[in-house]
Amino acid sequence: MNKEPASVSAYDTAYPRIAMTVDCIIFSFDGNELKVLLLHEPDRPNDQWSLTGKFASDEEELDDVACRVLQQHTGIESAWVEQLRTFIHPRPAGKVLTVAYCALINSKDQQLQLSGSLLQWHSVRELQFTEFGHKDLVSYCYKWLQKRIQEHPLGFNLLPEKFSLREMQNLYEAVLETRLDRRNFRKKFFAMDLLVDTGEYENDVPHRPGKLYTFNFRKYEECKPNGTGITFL
Amino acid sequence: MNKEPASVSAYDTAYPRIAMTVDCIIFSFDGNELKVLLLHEPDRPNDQWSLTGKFASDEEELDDVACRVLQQHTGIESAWVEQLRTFIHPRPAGKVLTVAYCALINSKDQQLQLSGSLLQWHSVRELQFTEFGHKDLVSYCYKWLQKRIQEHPLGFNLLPEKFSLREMQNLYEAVLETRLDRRNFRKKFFAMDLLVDTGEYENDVPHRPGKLYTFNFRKYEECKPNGTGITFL
DNA sequence: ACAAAAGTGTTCGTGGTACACCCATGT
DNA sequence: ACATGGGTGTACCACGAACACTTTTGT
Repeated sequence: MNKEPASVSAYDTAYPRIAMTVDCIIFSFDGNELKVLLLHEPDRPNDQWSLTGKFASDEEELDDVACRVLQQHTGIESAWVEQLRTFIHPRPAGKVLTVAYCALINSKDQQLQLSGSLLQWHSVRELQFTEFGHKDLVSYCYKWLQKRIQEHPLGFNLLPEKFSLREMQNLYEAVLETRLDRRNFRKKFFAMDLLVDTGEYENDVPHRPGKLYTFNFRKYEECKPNGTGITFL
Repeated sequence: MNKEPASVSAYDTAYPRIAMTVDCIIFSFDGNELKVLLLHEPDRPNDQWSLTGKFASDEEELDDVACRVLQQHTGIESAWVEQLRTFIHPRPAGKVLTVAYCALINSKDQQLQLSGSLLQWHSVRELQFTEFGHKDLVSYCYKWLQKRIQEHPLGFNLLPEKFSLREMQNLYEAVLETRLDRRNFRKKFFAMDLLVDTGEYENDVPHRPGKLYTFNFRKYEECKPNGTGITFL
């Protein structure tokens, strides 16, 4: 934070002013695959997909802008949202500073608000083989999420309020692109002691129904910080 | 990324333009304590310390701006620098978007360039008990560093090119504010197999000199990514 | 009856933690 | 000789990984 000019009027002109967008990389899980929400502008060429986002001023907190982007496109009022990274992005009309956010929602409880543009869920796996403008950013965010979801129980944000352990495991297997042992997975989650047994069971399943759990957000908030032993990757 | 106006001239006025700074939280280690570099403007009240930083345009990569901030204040041409977080910061002359960076340098090899303003190293421990403008940001960055340094061997960036294991352990103990077992610490670092024995020894020490090592940056770059097992904090 | 997934314990190996003695150097 | 930190190995414990059978429900 360097010297500032003496007067406000000088300030207006002394420093460059730039345009800024807040973009959201919105993930959801359909039971099989991790999906990311992309939009297609009607006046653009086909198969040109971009992220949801909006231009912003300095009058609003960045987190609030990100929530508003999410709200406008999905109708969701509150969700897990976290700032990812900021970078300068060349655009047709000039360079823009973009603050990227990652959002996790559960798509089942919500309806997309289409709002003129075409919104569509895309498989994250498939996007690896597609070229599009924000491919690198989505990949970056996906890797970040893979790491983050192993350090914090974020998976709950991608599931309905009540979920079975099978759904949870499918989610982790999809996000981490691996297979996990069912017994060890259960053991781990029960040991965390953040699951609340609702007493209810799945229905609509063509086999023995599993128990439904909810996530104890309050308890999680209380017992976050630890971390003593040095452990490199 | 929403619709853009049809013409570039419309673009100039259609979206708000804001001022941006890139600020660096610069850490070093003096052998005992973790320090952070703060500057004091001559025309400000006493004991008003702020971070190093500069206003920036959209013409330069953010990482490059951060490096230039570092270079201007410390004379260091290349160092470990990582983007931390972006936020909107109220200033006397209006709101400013600030992109915060964390930098790690070893102060022994370098001389500070004082450049008119007063630059001074401050103990991170002591700052916990001081009120100043960027206190929260420094605390945030410090916590972030504590976590980051346990996942990646970043400590090397705070030490001279050749260092003893004692120096390294002092560093980790200072950053993590804890005591570590010497034998286990050595075992861990040797197991990583990223230390290169230089064959040289400390001098200037009033006791048996320790071996000096260098860090194998190349090997580290090659073997970064792993991470399979789910492990919450 | 059959298919499909739910639910449940034990063993083994790895890796972290705790701990004490002799060695090399400078004063 | 003495003080100071350098250098080394072993035993215990916790946690993650591997692994198979019985139970419940729907068709």
